[in-house]
Amino acid sequence: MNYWLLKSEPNVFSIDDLKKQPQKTDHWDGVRNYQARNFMKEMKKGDLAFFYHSNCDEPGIVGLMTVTKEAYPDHTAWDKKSQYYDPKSTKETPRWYMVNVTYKKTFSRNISLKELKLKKDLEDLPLIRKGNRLSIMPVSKKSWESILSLVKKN
DNA sequence: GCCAACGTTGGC
DNA sequence: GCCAACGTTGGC
Repeated sequence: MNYWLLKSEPNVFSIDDLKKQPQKTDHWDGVRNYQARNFMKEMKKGDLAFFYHSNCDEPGIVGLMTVTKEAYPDHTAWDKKSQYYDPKSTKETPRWYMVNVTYKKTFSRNISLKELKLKKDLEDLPLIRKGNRLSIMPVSKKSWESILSLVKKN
């Protein structure tokens, strides 16, 4: 099993929005970055992911979700009315993909970016590196467990 | 709103 | 293939 971190702007799609979906499940669409897409293609059913709120008052990790469907073509790329429309992605050769994720839990508190940056054993987490803009990234087992231990504090 | 750090585009 | 111009992300 592998671990991931997925970013979303809460005013666009928050962890509460995911929780409200039927079966608490939704597709993670709109990824338009090759590196992020390639990571998404590596995701396996049953993998766990942190839900990260970005571009908001308190950026940070707010909860957990499970990957419930592996990468399949992102249909929003074919929708001319979508902000994610990409004429270069065709049904024959899809350029962009999405996965399905299912809500698992909301942490008792927000693990803020500030706090993650202070933690000393997360060097391998791309999120805390300066200038990082990856919206989907792998999390090592060591970092995953370290972050989970933070949740239990307070 | 600012702006650093990227990623992408397109002329050459 | 280089690289300047441009667009986007996302913390602050």
